[in-house]
Amino acid sequence: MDRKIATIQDVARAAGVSAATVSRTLSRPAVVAEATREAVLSAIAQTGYRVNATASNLRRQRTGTVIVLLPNIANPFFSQILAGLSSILTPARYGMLIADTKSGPDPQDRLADYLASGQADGLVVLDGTISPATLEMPSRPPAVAVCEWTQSAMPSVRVENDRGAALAVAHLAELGHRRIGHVAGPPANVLTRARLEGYRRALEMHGLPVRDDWVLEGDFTMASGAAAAEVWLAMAERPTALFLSSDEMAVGFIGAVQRAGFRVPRDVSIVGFDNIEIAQHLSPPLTTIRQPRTRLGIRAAEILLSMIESGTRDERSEVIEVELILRGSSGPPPAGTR
Amino acid sequence: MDRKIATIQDVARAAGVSAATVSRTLSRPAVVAEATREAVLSAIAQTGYRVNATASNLRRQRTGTVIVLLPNIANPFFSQILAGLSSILTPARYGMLIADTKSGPDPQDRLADYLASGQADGLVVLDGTISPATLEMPSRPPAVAVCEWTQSAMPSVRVENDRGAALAVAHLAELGHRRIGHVAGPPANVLTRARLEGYRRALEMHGLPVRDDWVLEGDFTMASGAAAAEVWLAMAERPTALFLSSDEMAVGFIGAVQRAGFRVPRDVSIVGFDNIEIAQHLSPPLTTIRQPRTRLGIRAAEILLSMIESGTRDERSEVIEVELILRGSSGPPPAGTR
DNA sequence: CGCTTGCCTGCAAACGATTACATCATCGCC
DNA sequence: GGCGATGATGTAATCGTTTGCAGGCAAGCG
Repeated sequence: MDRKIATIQDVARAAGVSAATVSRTLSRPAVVAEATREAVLSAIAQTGYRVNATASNLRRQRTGTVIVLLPNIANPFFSQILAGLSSILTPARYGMLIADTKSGPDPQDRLADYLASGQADGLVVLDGTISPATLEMPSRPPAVAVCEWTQSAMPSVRVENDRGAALAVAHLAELGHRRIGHVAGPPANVLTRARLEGYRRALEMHGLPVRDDWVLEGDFTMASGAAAAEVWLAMAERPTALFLSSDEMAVGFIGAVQRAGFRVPRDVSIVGFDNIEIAQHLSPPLTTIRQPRTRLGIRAAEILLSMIESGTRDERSEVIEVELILRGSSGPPPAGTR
Repeated sequence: MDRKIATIQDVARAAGVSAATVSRTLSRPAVVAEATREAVLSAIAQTGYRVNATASNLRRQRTGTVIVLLPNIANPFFSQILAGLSSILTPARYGMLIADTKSGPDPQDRLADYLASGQADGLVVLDGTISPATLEMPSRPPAVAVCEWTQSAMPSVRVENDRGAALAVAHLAELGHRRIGHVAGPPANVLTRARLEGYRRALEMHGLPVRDDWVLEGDFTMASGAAAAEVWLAMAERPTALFLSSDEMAVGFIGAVQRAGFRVPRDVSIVGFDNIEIAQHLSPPLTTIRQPRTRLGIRAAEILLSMIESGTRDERSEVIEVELILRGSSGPPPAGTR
């Protein structure tokens, strides 16, 4: 009988027990007698039975699915977090439903749909721009945010963005730079604000000039890094070093200034943020702030799972450490600029 | 009553009709009387009813979910395809269940689980190394592969890998190169074979030497590209140009030879494959073969959907065109090497 | 020997939707 | 006026599991 999938009834019949006993054998083996258990297990093996998750979920009022909200799947930054999430959720037999908040019609509505219809046991929010109101549904499942999130009381996992920025600035200051610029992320993003703040405070702490015209606006993409390079090239008084809020922007920036005939770090020092894989393969390799994205995903998944399984709303948030990775894109400032 | 989610029964009661009528109003509005329909719709709005997908799926013997098998979520190459898939599947109200075939215990078994328990209405295979046997389950749902796939009769969407390789070689040959090497992908991967074959045939067609020691083995990663560079650097008689089977490997290769003091394309010309975003931001920008990854995902999703909805096994495969993108990493060979 | 106590197991009722079939009213037509 | 056709709605079975409850049986105890 290869045609149809065996049901719990088929197994029960084969083992000469009731469906209830089969179910118990699977969920709480301890309560069924040894002999029965063996009979059931062999019947399962023989019939090739697999529990039908849909039926099980319906009965148990759960879904076995976690929704992951992100603004853009194609961004490698998020995919690393996804990998971390997956490494925890998959073994725990939870599926991940990826919801691209930017694609498709009416994403807000679709989201509400998912949440309200109990489509998911949990929610991971990677999109820093989702309106918190959307998430305040009466019957929202446990959720965890992977970014700072001030408005909502949702537990979160995040990195020390301000400290990362401070590390970058401190490193450049120690090298002797006194004119340190910054390329920020999109203004609406919470990460942007934290890193910008960290940058500003670190400059002050080192007694360095804080100049608004040395803070350029980007959007984390390579293209915006390249655009920032054009602005830098056109400046009358250029910073001798730049801290960029993402490695991707740093890649774009470095490529653009190199093509314009400048050398890194001889003419300008660069520090990125993220430590994406390519950072070490660039020439020069990129000095950056390591952000353990896989770990972010892992911790988020762990927190979410514990909330789901315990049924409690754990409000504990977690901050993950960052670290300066010293490579070749930062060096002493050009002579005569001190 | 914000506590619990309204069921179809609640709606029926509120509208003064039976549950069946509510269901019909939603699925086949034409068959219910105008007045009834309005009453039902207003009751739905009033109760905030959302159909419970789990129950619906159980009854209709479907899942509303498509499984996507991939070897590594964190790879930006795949995430672009995912974005394409998502842009079609999400509006069609199918969820994507991402299954990382490399993570977690016993991936093969987990996969079999998913398929056998009818967890999914469809399957997208992005992993070129999955054993076809695994996919030949008696009750496998419609599936589509996004790569060449010779063993199985599964429909597929793929790019002209051999032609891409030929384009790369032709370009280098036209520039005057006569010693053209190749860095291949992992041997088990079908893409590897197609590109390697295309490379070899193109060399022959141009009357150029085909030397096995000029074919290096990689695995598509930047690290393996850097490793290939070490091998190249140590060669007694070096190729003056290389075609690499992925842009990531090209990035690793270029970085490594640049750090060793070589210049691209002055000392060696490089052509990659994929046209990932970073290609244009490198210095020099990377000449490569464009592979429309988003479109691959879109077409795969469209084919899969049509198979699911029509219930037929559409065996049609589709080949998507590639294109040579001319940038700065390729140029004439060093003097005296012709 | 009778009664309590545990241990297993089966019965049957959910879970929430869909849909084949039955029912009933209405209408048109001869 | 009777009869079939048509259209709208309700009834109830069904999808495959899980689980509260109860029953049966054996052992232990007084």
